[in-house]
Amino acid sequence: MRDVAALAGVSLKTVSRVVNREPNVSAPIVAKVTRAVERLNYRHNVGASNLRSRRTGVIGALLQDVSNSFSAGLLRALEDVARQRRHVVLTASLDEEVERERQLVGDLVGRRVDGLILMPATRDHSYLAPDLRAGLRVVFVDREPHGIVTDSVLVDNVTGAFDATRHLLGQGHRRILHLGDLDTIETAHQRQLGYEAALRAAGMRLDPDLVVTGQRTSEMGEEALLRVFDSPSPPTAVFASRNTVAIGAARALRRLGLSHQIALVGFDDFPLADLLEPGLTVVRQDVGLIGRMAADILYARIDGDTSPAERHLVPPKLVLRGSGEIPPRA
Amino acid sequence: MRDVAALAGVSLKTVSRVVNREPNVSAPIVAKVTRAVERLNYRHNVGASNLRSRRTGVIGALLQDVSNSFSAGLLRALEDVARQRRHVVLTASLDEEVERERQLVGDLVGRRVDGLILMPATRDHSYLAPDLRAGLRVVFVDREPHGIVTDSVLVDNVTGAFDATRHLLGQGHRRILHLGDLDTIETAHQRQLGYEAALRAAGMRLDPDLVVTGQRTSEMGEEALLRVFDSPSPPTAVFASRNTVAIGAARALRRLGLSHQIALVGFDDFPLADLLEPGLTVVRQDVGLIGRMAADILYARIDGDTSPAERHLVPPKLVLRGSGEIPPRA
DNA sequence: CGTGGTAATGACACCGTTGTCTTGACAGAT
DNA sequence: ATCTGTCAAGACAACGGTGTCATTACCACG
Repeated sequence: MRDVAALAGVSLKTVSRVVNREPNVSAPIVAKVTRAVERLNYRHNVGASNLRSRRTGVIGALLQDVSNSFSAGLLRALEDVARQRRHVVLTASLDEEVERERQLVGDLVGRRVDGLILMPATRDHSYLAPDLRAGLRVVFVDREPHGIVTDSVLVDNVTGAFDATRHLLGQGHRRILHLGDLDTIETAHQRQLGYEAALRAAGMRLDPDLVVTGQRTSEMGEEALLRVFDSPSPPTAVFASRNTVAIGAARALRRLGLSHQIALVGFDDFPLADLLEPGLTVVRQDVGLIGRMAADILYARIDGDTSPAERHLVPPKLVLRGSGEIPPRA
Repeated sequence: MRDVAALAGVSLKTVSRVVNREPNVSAPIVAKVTRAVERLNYRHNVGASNLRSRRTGVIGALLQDVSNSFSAGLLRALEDVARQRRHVVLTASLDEEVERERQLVGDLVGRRVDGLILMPATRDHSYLAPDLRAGLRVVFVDREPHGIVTDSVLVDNVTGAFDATRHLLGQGHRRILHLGDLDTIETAHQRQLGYEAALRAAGMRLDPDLVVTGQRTSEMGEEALLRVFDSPSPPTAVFASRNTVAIGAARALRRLGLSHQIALVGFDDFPLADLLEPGLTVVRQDVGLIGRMAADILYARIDGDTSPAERHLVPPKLVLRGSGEIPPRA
């Protein structure tokens, strides 16, 4: 910048003004500086600028796994909102690891991100309190904040699971397998609750043999289903509480040749779910909407909105495609 | 930091040493400083640190669309390599937009990323030359650099498309539709070349009616296929040169009730391709490997490797799942 | 006991910008 | 002709750290 100033014959501050497109610089000087910038291939040092001006134009996004369509879709929505402000997104995957969350939050705070979108792996977020007091803006996504008060955008998991289960019950199913994720994961727990509530509402009792939790990957889901079906009285329907697990379940049913005999409903839509045979009935969460809401709320805070933190619930939607409409076997 | 130093009764520099875990600080002082850091909720300002030390611990990744499984998988692989160094990844989606590439590259360079992974939207990259001379490290992914010399990790698209087409020819197909992406996109062009080469190798001539380019989304692919099949002598096989387009093609065949009559091979694997009915035969590119290679090369450069830039070709692999093994109708 | 080497700490300038304040010039009002 | 206000430009001191070098203390060695 010093060189640019020298070449253009102006002061440092004037170059700064031109680079930042500030008003009140005469046209000939703007031209001279611009020319000097180009001649010297000057690249404005955003980091130094941030140091002085106290904002970075970066938002952080800590998601579970950017290669999963849910996180990836969310990230994309965040990015689109950020881009309108010429902001940029710093992402990382947490993989449900508690330590990694702590470390990455620390890293991003150290980098002075203007705001943070967090899909937490932990269930106690009080460690964020000092940073919140210091002005950090955080919006939780998909999972509730615990031990602190901050904005959140959540899917109504209980209702979604309730609807899915009720839908299966409505077809006459009485033995419905629930393939759940780790019960320590809040959303998984809520889906479990929704499943149970639907059974109760239908006057049924929970059969513990029909609940298998701790399923994370499609491989695990596949094996779990195969195990359960290797029994004298297998279920007639399956509710898989996660996209990867639903995929595993579909794969298992396929291997068993039961795709058209056993009903299957998944939580969380994904590309191609409609192309399976039969099409996979799912509870869909609108990722694009969730991401946009979270980003909008974050930017409202950055812009100075100091209203009380809110909990925004996005309703999920049951999408019927065939697999969930298979009646129980006679 | 000043406060921490005061509370611990040491100099600024000593706090800096402790925070950065530098050697040659006595244990009691480390303890004192650490305690002061915690008492004051001190957060090290990474930006200020970068300013002096001239590296940021950030790598940039400009991909086409982080919500597409290809870009998302790549991003995830990059992130995993970066994390081992406690580095962080700044991402953005280019959506094949030339202007956005320019702008985002400028932004990331301004932010002084330590290195850049670029899946370019443009076909002339000479605009990067000044930055390269100034020390910027860039590794191209999926598409070749033009007008500059730098490392790249590419998929052998010509061979992949050649193999796919030859596979279909081997089943006896003679009328093979090629649904291609925008021909201006390098990879799409190469796949077109591979398709043509396979036809030539089989002693056949290219039928221009059987080549439809410019297909980007699954919707476009679906419609294009429907149009082509609405003719007196439709093709007996389809080669879709992109994952989204293959999905659209599969959807269209499904609508036409031809899923089991018309052969289909896609380029680019994606989750669930095996679960379609029939399973989708694809040319698979190993995204994880590509991402890891690109990141490893980038870090080798960052670590001072000054050997000549290399062009790394990753061979794609034909994965047979059924849809590509359907013989032509009698 | 003097010498040289190493470990632990601190002083200070500098990294590349921008916020704040000052100055000078000029236009319009009186 | 004087006063006031606005615009253009610059001087200077931060922003929050770290690289470099200097200093001191201590130890081993011949």
